[in-house]
Amino acid sequence: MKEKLEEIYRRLFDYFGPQHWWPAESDFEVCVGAILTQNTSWSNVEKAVENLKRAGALSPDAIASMPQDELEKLIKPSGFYRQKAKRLKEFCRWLIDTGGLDALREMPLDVARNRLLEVKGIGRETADSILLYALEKPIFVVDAYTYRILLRHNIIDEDTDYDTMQELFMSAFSPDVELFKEYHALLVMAGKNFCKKKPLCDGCPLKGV
DNA sequence: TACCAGGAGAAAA
DNA sequence: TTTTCTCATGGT
Repeated sequence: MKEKLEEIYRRLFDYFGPQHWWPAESDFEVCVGAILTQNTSWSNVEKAVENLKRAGALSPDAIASMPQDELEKLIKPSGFYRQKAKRLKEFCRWLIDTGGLDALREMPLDVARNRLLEVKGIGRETADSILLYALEKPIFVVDAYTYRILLRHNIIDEDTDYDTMQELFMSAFSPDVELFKEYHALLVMAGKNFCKKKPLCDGCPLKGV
């Protein structure tokens, strides 16, 4: 198992090169992007984030104090805009009460994770994305691409859940923030370019794994 | 036109 | 407890 996951990483890294994720200008922007990208293409998230920047609203205080209908208009391109506006406001209020990202960063990984998961609208993938990319904590982010790629290469069966997949990676590698960042980013690249629902296995760097 | 995208929570069974 | 439904814009 360990060898297989190492082989996949090596092949993806050789093919795509380093990704240097997450694409954002600040830790807080990572959090906003993580919520907005829920079941949504990244290009739509970029439009919403750009709207927030132009409005000078890319801060916890601005989002927490903004009328919800105004926030909805700004993030509309990212889809699910009514529930995402609620989730953003909920997260920002919570973040302010908690003492900001720096306070969260001081907490042990499992404590910070459980705190995040208590916030409505923050599920496992969103929490782990924030922990890894905004707080630099060594946790592996699993997503739909991870599932699809592992399934396609017969590493898991179709009813494997999030925690099991995460544990596969976490037990195969020693905790390494940079490795976990790159690996997840590379899996997304592989998923976008090759292992879609209609897979383009032609030319896929993972062919034969 | 139908399908899909870097999920999560509530409702139903 | 597990499965199903809902949320919604924009690109292909």
